[in-house]
Amino acid sequence: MEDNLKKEAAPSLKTKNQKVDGRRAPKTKTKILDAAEALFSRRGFYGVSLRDIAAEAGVQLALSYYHFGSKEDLFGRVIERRAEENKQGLQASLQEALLVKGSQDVRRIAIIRAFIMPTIDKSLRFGTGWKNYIRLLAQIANFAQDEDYMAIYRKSFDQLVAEFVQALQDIHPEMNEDDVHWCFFFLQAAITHILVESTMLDRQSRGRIHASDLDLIADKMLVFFSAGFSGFQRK
Amino acid sequence: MEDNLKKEAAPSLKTKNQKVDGRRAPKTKTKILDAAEALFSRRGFYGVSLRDIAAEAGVQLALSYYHFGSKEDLFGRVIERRAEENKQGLQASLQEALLVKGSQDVRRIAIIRAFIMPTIDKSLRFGTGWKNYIRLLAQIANFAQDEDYMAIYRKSFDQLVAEFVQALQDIHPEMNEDDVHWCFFFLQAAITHILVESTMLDRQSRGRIHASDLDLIADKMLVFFSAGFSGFQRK
DNA sequence: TATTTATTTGAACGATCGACTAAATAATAT
DNA sequence: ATATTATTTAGTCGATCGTTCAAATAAATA
Repeated sequence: MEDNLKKEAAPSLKTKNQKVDGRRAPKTKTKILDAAEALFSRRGFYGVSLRDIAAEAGVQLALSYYHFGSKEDLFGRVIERRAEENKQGLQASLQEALLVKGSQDVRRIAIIRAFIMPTIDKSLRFGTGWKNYIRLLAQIANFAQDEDYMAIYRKSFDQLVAEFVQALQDIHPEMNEDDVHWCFFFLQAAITHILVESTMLDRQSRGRIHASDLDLIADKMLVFFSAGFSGFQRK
Repeated sequence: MEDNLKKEAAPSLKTKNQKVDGRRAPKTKTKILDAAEALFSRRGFYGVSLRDIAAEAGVQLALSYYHFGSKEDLFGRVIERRAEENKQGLQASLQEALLVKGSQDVRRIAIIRAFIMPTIDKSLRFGTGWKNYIRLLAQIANFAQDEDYMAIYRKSFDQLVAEFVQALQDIHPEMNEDDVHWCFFFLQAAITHILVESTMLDRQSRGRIHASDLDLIADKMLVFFSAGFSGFQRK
């Protein structure tokens, strides 16, 4: 389906798998990861068999074991694959937002935007692979609180959240520190939920609103969640 | 674990299972439903086997088949069991909120409270059964968008949402109708996510905030989401 | 080229899954 | 009491699960 992020962290001068027209056929590892990502994001860890994944990827069952080991290992690798790029994208976005000058409102909106836009962008504009990945992250946020690879991922993500919370705290010295946490928590909850369940709004508004238009979602979220923060200001 | 909602919709004058001390041992059906509810809410449909459920319930495996048929049927029954009471609780709560007089702010907060409090109450104060049920609902909101019993549940729930949206619309005639939908959507997303992931905030705030205190969550949510609505007012 | 290494194939393994049944037992009705 | 129905028991069925391996093939190295 999709293809490489970094042309594979591998032995430096391979000419393996080179096609004459310059297009390189997806490697087996990538095919398996893409298939696993797509299926796990829709049906969860237990709802997908390695045979499903192999079939979706169009490869032999045993190749999953050869390249990744156990099913849990494969799941972990799916998470890992895009984790660093995702995190760095959010951090870069935050740094950019910190440069914004203006009123408290303007700077707050910049930071909120910096938090939600990279995720929405990836889900909307970086291809099906990223779309599946974002949905997978959102879905497993609810699940698997005990798994160890999730513990690693969460630790890294929690640190990222701390940076955003700190940025908001800096803008709002008048706000109770706990309240900043609450506000960001609500923002996180909403964005997480929205990315897995974008059809809900379509249905509930009887088709008048199309939540698949994530750009519109972003606009509305900025208005709503920025205003939400201001609910705590006058305290 | 838990026990009956309605003393069982059954043949009217049974003395079956009556204990001398007046306490009635949980019936097999209830034990299976409770166990299924608890396990499904934690690990999802595919992550739980009928043998897990039977073991957790302390009954024979075949009893699940005898009382409920297939695994999917059992899952549907778990959803069904508390659905009507849950819905009616929310509707009653809304009716009560509609009686509140006062400013636009006061009435808006009353309706938002009417939406979140019954769910929080059940999760917090109605015992582990309800707590598991609420988490199950929140979890499968992300999942199983195609399953047929979910279609039924969703249709019923969507109608409930429509009633709340209408109530908010009535209070806010100056607001764009779509924007009311957006606001409520964000509220829904947050409450759904919060109910499955109440440990997140604990971790991210490094223990200073205890999200298990759902009453405090409710307070903060009212402030935040009511203010969120007001972000759209001046349009 | 010959040799070594990397990958793929095809098939199995034991375990566990959901589903089902016949017989035993308990509860209720006559 | 007897007959009838409801429930429970203990086990089996074929299918599918994750995992593994020896052999075949492709690729890289010498």
